[in-house]
Formats: sequence, C-alpha cells, structure tokens
Amino acid sequence: MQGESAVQIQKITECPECSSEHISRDYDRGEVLCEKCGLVLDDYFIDEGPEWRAFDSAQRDSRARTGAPMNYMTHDKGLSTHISWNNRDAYGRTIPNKNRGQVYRVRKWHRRIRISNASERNLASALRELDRLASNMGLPRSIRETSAVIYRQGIERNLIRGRNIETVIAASLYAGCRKCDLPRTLTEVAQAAEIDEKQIGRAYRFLSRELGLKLMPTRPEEYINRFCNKLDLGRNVEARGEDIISKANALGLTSGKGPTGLAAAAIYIAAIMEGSPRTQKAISDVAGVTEVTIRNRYKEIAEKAGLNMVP
DNA sequence: AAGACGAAAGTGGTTGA
DNA sequence: TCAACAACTTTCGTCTT
Repeated sequence: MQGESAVQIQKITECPECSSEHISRDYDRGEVLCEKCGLVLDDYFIDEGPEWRAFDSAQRDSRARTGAPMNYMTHDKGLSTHISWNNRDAYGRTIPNKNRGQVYRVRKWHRRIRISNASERNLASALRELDRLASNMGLPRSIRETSAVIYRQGIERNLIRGRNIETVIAASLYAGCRKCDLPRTLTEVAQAAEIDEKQIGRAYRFLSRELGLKLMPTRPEEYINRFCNKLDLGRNVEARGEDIISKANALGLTSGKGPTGLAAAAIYIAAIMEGSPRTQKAISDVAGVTEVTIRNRYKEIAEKAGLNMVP
C-alpha cells in the first residue's frame, strides 16, 4: 500500500495555451513556464508529496517535502522566512526567559526588513489589490497567478511608474483572463474595478505592446459558455451556438466583427432554435452590446447560413 | 405593453498618406 | 497629423404579437 503513488509529477509536454512544446521546468525555482507565451503551469508541477517510499513514520517525516508551494501573488513569492511566535528554538526547546528580549528584538527587525523598501511595499499592496479585484470577479487562481506574473514583468521593465497602479492592475487582470482563454470584456473589468474603461484599455495596450504578450484577438466561442450561463441557457443552446459560430466563420461573416456581438447573435439564434428564446434586450445586457448589433449580426448570419430559425 | 425592427446620426479607434 | 473608414452605439418612430 505504501509509497506506490508517492511521486506524481504530471508530465506535460505541451502548453495548453499556445500548444508550443517549449516548456521550461526550473526545479530550483519551482516554476514551469511556457517559453513562448509565458503561461504559468505551476498547478501541474508542484509536488507536495513525500520524496520517496517510506517504510516507517520516522522515514516518512524525514523524506517529506517541505513548505507551501511558491506563488506569485505574495510580494516575495511566498518564500520568505517567518519567525514563529512560539518561544521555542530550532530544536523545539523553550527559550529561557533571560533570552526572550533578544528574540523579540530579532523578530521585530526581521519583520521590518522583510517588507523593507518602498518598491517591495508597493508590490505587496498592488498584489493584494489584484487579488481583491479577482475575487470580486470570481476568477480562478490560475488567472490571478498569470495576471500577477504580467504585473511583475511590468514592474521589472519599469512600465508602471507614472501610471495609476489600480489601472495597471486591472489591465493585468484583463490580460491574464485572455491569456487563460477565459476572456472578460473590458467593460466587465472596468465595472468591477470602478475605473474608466478607456484607461484600462490604454494601459492594457501599453503592457501588451511593451511585454510582447502577443494575445490573439478573442474569439466569439470563448464567450458563449459564460453568456449562456448568465442567461440560464443549457448545454444544448451552447452547443448550437458554437455550431452557428463555426458556420459563420466558414462563410467569412466573422472577420472584423466584434466577438461579443457575434456570440450574442449566435446565442440569440440558438436559443430560439432550441425552443428557449431570450429577448434581444436580455442578451444585449449580458453581452455588453446593443440590441441593434445583435440584430445586424443575426440577420446576416441567419440569412447567409440559411438557418431556419423556427424551433 | 413588450418586443422587434430599421433608419439616421454620433462615437472612438484604426489605417494610410 | 489628418482624413477616411468600418464597426458599433444611441436614439427614436413604427410595426408585430
């Protein structure tokens, strides 16, 4: 029973983001990165299990791996030393009273040094802000990490100075979402962050250009699932919507058009065909486009794709 | 009364000289 | 830097259910 599955490092050879095979594993730093697009794949990598088979509990302890996984969301990547408040020394012995004062002073200075200079402090508070915003929007950890990496790169390249930190944070998050193929619209990010949409857009374009993020334009398919959920539409509508998009793609009706508008139109058609219609208004609300746009798109698609919209 | 429709004018971003 | 341009929005009167 023991040990068989102790070591379970999942082998990945391909980046789920860009399908590149340039995956770099840095065992010293505990990072797996796609060299092409910079996606962090830490979830696949960090193995908290014991080092090797253990035959008794003493061995299990001595071979256990130590510490929490690294992450990019703490300003020091979660690797800092922390002096515990137990008055015990490295061997677990209680520290004699006459040395207590000394230990307290060490702790105090250690804490002060850890977050010492201004840039560290700023980074720490920026990453807190990032986390707050991300949880507001209900975004998964992987996106927060990816966004944090983008923000860090921005700092390293001196791209932040002179810009509003919150705006850059929002832009990093927007970029992170797109990088993870779970795009939010600029409008959604702007609402959650309570920052002007245009400014976030500007900061995003700047980051994207300077860091060479090379993000492809978002595709309508990526919005269908989320919009359908918000509209309380089932899998059948989603599937039908994706089908409509691919037909529209084949007919060349999608190039140059806004992806959210296309997704909205596809959902409008799909919902009718599947017998659970939604009003243009309802769809326009969740998709962040106007009814007029939905109309224009869906007319085009329905006509040229020869769709019979009667359910 | 709600939803859909479409014309017309306005907006912000991109492109190319 | 400017104008042309396409996509999209806003607004509004009309038609349909």
